[in-house]
Amino acid sequence: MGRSPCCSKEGLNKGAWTAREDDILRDYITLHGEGRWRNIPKKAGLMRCGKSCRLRWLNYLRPDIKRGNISPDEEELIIRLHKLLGNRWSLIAGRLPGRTDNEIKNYWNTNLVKRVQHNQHTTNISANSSPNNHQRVFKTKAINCSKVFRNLDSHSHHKIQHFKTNPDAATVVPMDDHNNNKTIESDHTYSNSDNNSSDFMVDLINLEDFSFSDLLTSDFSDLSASNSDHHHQQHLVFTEEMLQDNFWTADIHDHSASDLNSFP
DNA sequence: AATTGATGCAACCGCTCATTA
DNA sequence: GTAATGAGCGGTTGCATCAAT
Repeated sequence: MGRSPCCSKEGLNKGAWTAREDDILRDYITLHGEGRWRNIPKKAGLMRCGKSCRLRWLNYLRPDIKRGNISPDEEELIIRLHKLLGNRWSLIAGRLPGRTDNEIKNYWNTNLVKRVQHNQHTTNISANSSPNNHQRVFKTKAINCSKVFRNLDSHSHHKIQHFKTNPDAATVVPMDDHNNNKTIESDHTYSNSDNNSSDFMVDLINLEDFSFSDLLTSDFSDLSASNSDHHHQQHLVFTEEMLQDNFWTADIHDHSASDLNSFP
């Protein structure tokens, strides 16, 4: 089933927004609120696509947006969250008040990816010598199958188990094959190059001890509160211990679930 | 001063999911 | 149950700016 375009693109402005367009959009949304993006251009008198209006508002015009000057602490948090969540920028942005997914994505691609790749290289060297059994977490591109866990017990031929996050229970559950209560498994042979693929988010996490959704559902409201209490002072959602290099890369066994629950 | 290449970022595009009729 | 629509997400593109030559 195809989709009709979100709007007729004929005669629409494209490219950078002008200050006047910003004013019109800001005034309209201030007056009428967000939503109904498709109708906004017509009602506000903008020669823009509704999608474009939404993007402009969310990434630039929203009053609560912080722009630029990403602090070292925020940087650290982005790196940690990316390790956990992969390229799910909106989720990551949701943990950084005032930051947008687009900004974080750009910041990652321009500033952090090189550094992380370098660090990952050095980490891989030490990780390869570790005899511990872990399940590695892969971010796949599939939507309904948000995670694939690779059992590292076996050697050259692995069973891939597909999981999805359960929005109700605070757990990650096996993804059933259309309610047949059968966990989907697929065979896949890994080559060494898989370890180097940037398409996968690989992390050393034992799922028995770790709940993603605790992290994902945390609204970090205390963070916002503390920000307003202390002008321009960053209060972040992790402890000094969590900021240590080896906290997240170390065996999760070393950190009980209560450690993660200690997120403010 | 002019040119070229690299970089950063705003914006666009195409896709999927959720909702509604 | 199905199709249409609205909204959101992540990848990619293209332009503006800056640095190096």
